[in-house]
Amino acid sequence: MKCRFFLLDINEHRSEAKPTVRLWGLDDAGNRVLILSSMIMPYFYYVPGGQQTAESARQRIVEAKAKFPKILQVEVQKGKLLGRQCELLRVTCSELGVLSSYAKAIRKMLQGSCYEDDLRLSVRYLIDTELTACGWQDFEVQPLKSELGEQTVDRLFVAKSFPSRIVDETPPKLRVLAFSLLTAGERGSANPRKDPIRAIAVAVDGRKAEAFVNEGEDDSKAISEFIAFHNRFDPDLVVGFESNNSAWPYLIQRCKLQQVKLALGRDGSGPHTSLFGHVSIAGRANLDLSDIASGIPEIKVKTIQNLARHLRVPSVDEIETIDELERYALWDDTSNRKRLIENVKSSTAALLELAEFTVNFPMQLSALTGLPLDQVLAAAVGFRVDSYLMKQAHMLGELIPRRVEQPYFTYRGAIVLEPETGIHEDVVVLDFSSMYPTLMEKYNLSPDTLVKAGEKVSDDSVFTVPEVNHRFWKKPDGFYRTVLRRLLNERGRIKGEMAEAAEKSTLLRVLKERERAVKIITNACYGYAGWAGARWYAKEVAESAAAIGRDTITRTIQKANAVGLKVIYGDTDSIFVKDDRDRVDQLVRWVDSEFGLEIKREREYVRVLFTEAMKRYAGLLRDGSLDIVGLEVVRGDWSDIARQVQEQVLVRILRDQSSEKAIQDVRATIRKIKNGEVAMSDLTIRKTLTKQIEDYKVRTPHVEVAKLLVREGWELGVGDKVAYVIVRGSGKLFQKAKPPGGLGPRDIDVEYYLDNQIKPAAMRILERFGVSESQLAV
DNA sequence: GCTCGTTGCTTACCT
DNA sequence: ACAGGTAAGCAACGAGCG
Repeated sequence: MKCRFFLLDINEHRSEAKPTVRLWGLDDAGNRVLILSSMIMPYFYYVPGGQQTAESARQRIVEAKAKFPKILQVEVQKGKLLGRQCELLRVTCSELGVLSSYAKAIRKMLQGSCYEDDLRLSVRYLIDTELTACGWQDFEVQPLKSELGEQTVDRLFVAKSFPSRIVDETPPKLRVLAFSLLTAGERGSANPRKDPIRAIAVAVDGRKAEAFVNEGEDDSKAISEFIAFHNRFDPDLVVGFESNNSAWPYLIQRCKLQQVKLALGRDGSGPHTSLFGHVSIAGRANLDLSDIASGIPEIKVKTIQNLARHLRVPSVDEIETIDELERYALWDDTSNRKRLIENVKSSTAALLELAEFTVNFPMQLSALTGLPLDQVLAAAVGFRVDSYLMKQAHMLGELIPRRVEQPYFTYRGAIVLEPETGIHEDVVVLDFSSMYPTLMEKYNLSPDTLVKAGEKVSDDSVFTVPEVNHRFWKKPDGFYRTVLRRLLNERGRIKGEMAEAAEKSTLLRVLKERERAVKIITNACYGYAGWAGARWYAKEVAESAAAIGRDTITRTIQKANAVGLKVIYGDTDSIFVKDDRDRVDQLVRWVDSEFGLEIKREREYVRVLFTEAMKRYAGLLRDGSLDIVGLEVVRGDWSDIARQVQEQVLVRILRDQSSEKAIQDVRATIRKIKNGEVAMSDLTIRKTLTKQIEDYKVRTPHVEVAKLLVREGWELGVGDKVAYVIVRGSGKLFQKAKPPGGLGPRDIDVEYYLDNQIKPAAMRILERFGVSESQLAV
């Protein structure tokens, strides 16, 4: 029989007779389905080295079969290794575990090299069958009587065919469960070894959020209630915030201690830490929405509230932010417990709402890259590209190289122009569309088309990159060219479909996220090529793209000047010119005919201000809004009060064109600070720990405060933001930095905030208008 | 032992 | 743990001074 199937999760199982892939998902009737497939056996490739032929290598392996009892088959095949045709052996084994050891042994015995022995069976299956994660496909299946015991699916099948893809982008209705833990430790961070879970909040569609509360020392009842609720609801998606590094490890540890079986998987297994440091639950997708927030640079402090605010999910606005440092005190005071519990319930309800808003993007990214939903959100950009390229390589008959430790080389990057400082009216930004991927595609920049240095080739068969002199074959199409062409076409295709789709339709929402996913992968290919961790690392490719980019922008600037356009600034793939429609049009046409590239009018500034620095400017757009780039306003490591004051100044300067009003505003703020009328939250400065505390060579405010917090029992690690204020006193700045908790505006160092926050932020702008610092005195 | 200019560590931004 | 280019603050260092 046939099963139309949407894939949610995939894993492999070793205990069964044959290596088996488990495909978890839904059918088109909304049943939860598990399909077992043993149709692909583990295998790897061997490419003979030296004089050896594939056939002679095959014989030697077969002769040595005593050493390789788990080999099922050795076949001679043709394949491609970085574009070069070669003969190779496909070595199929009966067990997963032997792949790398056999590959190693064969390499030792015969020289040559092995490929794809590093792929897990689930990855193997996804790649070979072109299965779409988070997408629909048809399977020929046979029903199976349940032999799995605890699994909780509605339908259990054995696959009788490979999947055949259905073009349907709309996901099925999924059951989503949001959860959060409430924990509190008497001193510092809650410690799962001694501090019980105080409450577990859950939220699912169609009911009010609830919490399983534990007021004593034994949280096993609350945990069991949570497990029962979870399994009764049987979610497809489990969402949390910071759950991968906080809630899940805590819960797992508590369960170990309390000897509660945390059987949340659809096969009865517990959550476990997986590939990208995320937590995986068999048969479901566990999503940590803080990963969504991390992908949005405008959100400086990654919280549920800030994510909601950014996405304009209004109901979340009323949720109180409770500082972790105050939590125990609130819990300890029983009159406040209810407030805490209500708080965690409402944030959990908010999480559920946010999941609705945000899940389409990771789903599309999953469908595109082939990484299962839970992995794709946790995986860094480089691994997403890696996964996408692996799928593409297989379709093109290319062997997939292994990730190797290799020396890393930097190279010269893009050009940034010194801006014409001051105010300019009527400025338009001209951007090259997808410059780097377009150049890579156009000039066939790819590891497999790179001509070895010193190799003699005819000049017209290759393209020679200006300045760096790398050469690339004009023919045939390289791997990156093929892949980028597909991506660029796909994006065009989606845009076409979007134009057809009904406004506010589900389809349009899905297409929008699909387009975003394609764009992200496309634009990451350049950086990926220059990343030493990439399977298809080729410094020359990235270096060449950058060099051609420099050449292109430089010549465009020359042409702009030649046609009488005044160039005010430029960075990498953009130039800012004083607007002149006809001349801009002329330049656009020239870029098209000279380079075959598209340059487009993008932002139009009524008025734009450049400070003396590159990458820092602010402009007034036609709709009256400000576009602020690089300045303190958009930096997360300045106090809010300094950012606010600078934004006010920019509004006064750009919109009202009045430095006098700006001065008045700054003075008003200075007065407020002096009077202690500015809230601590506006004075707080935050910086990220980018390494282990012990590894710092210099004493800085945020590291000193981090050390202090660690001494108090707080757990702080890489990636955490440290909040501090500067208090009155003597000595170095790092000696005056303190955690804001328990301090008031009277404790702060007013001089510091005026001299090192307010005035520099304001003067950065005002000094361009002849205002001196003394004019800010009150 | 102090001041002052320089160097280098550090973070966060831009494209 | 996609790239390089850039600004900016502050600690650390070392030279020069007395």
